[in-house]
Amino acid sequence: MRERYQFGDVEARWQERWEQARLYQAVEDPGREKFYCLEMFPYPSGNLHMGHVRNYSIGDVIARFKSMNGYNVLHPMGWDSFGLPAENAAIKNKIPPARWTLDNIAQMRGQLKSMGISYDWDREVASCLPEYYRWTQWLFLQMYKKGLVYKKKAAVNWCPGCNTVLANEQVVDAACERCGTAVQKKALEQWFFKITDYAQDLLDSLETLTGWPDKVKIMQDNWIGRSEGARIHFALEGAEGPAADLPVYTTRPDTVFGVTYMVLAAEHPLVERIIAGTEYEEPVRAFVRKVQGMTEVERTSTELEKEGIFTGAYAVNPMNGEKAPLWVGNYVLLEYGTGAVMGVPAHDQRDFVFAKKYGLPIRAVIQPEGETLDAETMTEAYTGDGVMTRSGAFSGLGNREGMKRVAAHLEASGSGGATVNYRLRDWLISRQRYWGTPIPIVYCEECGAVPVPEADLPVRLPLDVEFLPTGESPLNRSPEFYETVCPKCGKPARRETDTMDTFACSSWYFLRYTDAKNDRAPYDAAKARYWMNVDLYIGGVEHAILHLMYARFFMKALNDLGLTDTREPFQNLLTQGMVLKDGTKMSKSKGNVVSPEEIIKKYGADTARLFILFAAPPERDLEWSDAGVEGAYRFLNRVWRGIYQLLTENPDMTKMPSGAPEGPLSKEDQQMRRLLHGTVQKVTEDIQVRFNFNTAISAIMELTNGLYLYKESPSKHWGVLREVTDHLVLLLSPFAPHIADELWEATGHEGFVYRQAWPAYDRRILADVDEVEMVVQLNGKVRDRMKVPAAISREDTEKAALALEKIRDAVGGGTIVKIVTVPGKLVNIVLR
RNA sequence: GCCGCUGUGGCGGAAUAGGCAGACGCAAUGGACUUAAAAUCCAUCGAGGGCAACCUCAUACCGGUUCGAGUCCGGUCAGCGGCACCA
Repeated sequence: MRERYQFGDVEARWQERWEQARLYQAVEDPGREKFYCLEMFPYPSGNLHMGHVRNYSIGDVIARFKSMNGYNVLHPMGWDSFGLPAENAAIKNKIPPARWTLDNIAQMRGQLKSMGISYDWDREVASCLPEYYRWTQWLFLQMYKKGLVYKKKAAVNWCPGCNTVLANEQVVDAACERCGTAVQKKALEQWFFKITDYAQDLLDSLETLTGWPDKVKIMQDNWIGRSEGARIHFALEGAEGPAADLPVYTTRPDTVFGVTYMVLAAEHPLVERIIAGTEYEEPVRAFVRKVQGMTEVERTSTELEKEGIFTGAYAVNPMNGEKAPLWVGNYVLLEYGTGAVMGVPAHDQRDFVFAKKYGLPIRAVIQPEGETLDAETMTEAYTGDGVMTRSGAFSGLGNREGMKRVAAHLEASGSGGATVNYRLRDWLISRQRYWGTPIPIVYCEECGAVPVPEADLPVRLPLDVEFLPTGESPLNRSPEFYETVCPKCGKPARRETDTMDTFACSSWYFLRYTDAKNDRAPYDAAKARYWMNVDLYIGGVEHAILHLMYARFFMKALNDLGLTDTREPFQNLLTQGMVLKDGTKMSKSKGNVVSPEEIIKKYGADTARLFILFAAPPERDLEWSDAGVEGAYRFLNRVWRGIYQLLTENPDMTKMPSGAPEGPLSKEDQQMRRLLHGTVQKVTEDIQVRFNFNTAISAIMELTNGLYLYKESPSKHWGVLREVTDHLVLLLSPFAPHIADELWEATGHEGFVYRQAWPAYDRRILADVDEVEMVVQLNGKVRDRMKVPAAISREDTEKAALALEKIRDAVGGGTIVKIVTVPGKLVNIVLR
């Protein structure tokens, strides 16, 4: 063993040995309990950043800890390697996306290997390779057959920056989440996954995800946006049959007698029909154009003044037969509910504002207790509970009860009924981009959209394509790609040139890892059954909605297809915080990026990992500190030096039996062993129960400090020292695996630390205390401390406390009201 | 607007079931070793008062419950995150 810790040599040597021994290769073994530890696979941008280092360090602690605790661990890594940056790089640098991506993967794989994470590299996947995306296409086809994929013309989010449509989830503040360009609405034919079929399921099973942070579940809950209400079919005056049907959705069916007007969304298909050939035609069209001319931001802003225009038509209220004027308004969304709302100014603030502006009548039909609303004097809508009035047979009912009765009445009369509505929209998956999984569909003049037969998969992306700066997908200009024949009738046909949203690729990769090399199926059912579910999934909270909900949807759909055994992919979820520098996220533009590569070069991977795990608990944001890294480095050196000094002092130490000697132990021996076993307990629980790696590491630091003290003690015992150093190395190994293996070998052991059993602690040693220090309080304030025998009775404790000089003085002539004693901890004397 | 989270030394953070506030680390200061430096080791390190033993105050703020509150309850303020003209 060298005197100084030379991390460079140590880390390189052990990484090589691990690889040669195939130490981290996972093999199915039904006789052993498995543990599937997964970190979100990265996009291969070219360089690892500190967020990655944090993510994978956290995962590696768990994977190593579980392995040492006897689990058969699966810990894979791969690449989410389709996506726009590859195309942008191709346009900018004239490098084909495939080469750019594969070069980046090679580079990042090297960086990742220098971190010494316990990955089974045999299971590596890259979603951009045909061996992988073939199965993404296959799954698409299974879902297509099941009716979970469909195409429709819809007003979709179009990003002019990326030249593609976006999913709802990818629009943030009416801008593209990727490039920040303001999103436009365009009516286009697009492919959708029918995630709304699973809205209730996705919502209900959130409750079963007990290992997920509440925060994430609440965000998904909000996103799904379930609301209960009623559908009410108004009738268009002067129309017959289905043409007269004007359904609205409302959460307040109890206010239906307060309807004084109706509003349609600007894009509502009814608008054109009712104005055609009337005097309203021109002004209404002008209004609609004005609304459509606004950007998404303007249109959806709550600041936008509510405006509308009368269409000349009327709708009949099915509850009372009243006529209500039909308007078009800028505050009604086509995509939510039915795209039409009933206007109840007295009990909805938006309607109130609208009615005031256009002089529409206001009719109060819910009266709050002890008050009487008067339409003339109201200054805002009353949205609370109350008693129904002017509501025909329903007058006098409490409005909560009224909601149910009105819904029941609508149901009975065939003009509506109770219904549930969701904000969740179907998942738009087609992208007008090149670097993605081709959608396996062929368009035939005769047969329409025909799925590509499974035997013809994969539909390969052509690699010899040319990129134009317009950003237009080269697939549209590649006849050798799109020219094909119809699988059904054999006539010439055209391939779909849209590709899939990359979130489709990442919605099932965790299944592929269970059988990554399978070329006959996406995965073997038995293997997936053995490894699934993912026991712990670790990644950034920014995926709380998008990726995590899509993956849940896939799992449920695949389960309904008979392809999986469970309906949820991730048993436990750990959302890690960001890595900050100077209080903000590291970014090139701010110039505050710390490169993992440089840190590893300067201090080694163990130091980088240790610092990042020590600086904050995983869920919290972490402030990068160069001085803190130095501290972590010093600590590893301190461990090294301590063990080196012991081995120098007594080279035979490596042959000593570990543990306490026979016979009575010195006070120092006992203290050392209690500290050791207490540390084992704390570190074990911190990792296993709480994921508090920072406190686990601080406990190991305290143990090291204790070791330094003990090794200077004249009565030190080499068996105890051996026990301490062995356990210290094992406890440290999930955090700093290279130095741990080196020290393990140096202290005379064979085999990898990874294969050792996690140290156990002995409760008897922890309990073997003959004297404890107790706090003595007066009225809850600490006044003194005392040492008492551990086995002391309550009475004797109180006697001892009262006998203390300070306490005697303080009690003086006062009256003791009572004494509260917590055995082994404190005595509180209550005086008055 | 709705929903949620977080406020503790100079800094990162600890206090795991209501029981010693500030573990561990960083920074800082003083000292030892050294010709010197680095490394290492020792000591001090929330604020105020006192020669001292010690005392008072202190976990964003105000109040409550309790023998005892960083922790529980009610309110206020600040910061962060999600959703948002969702009928």
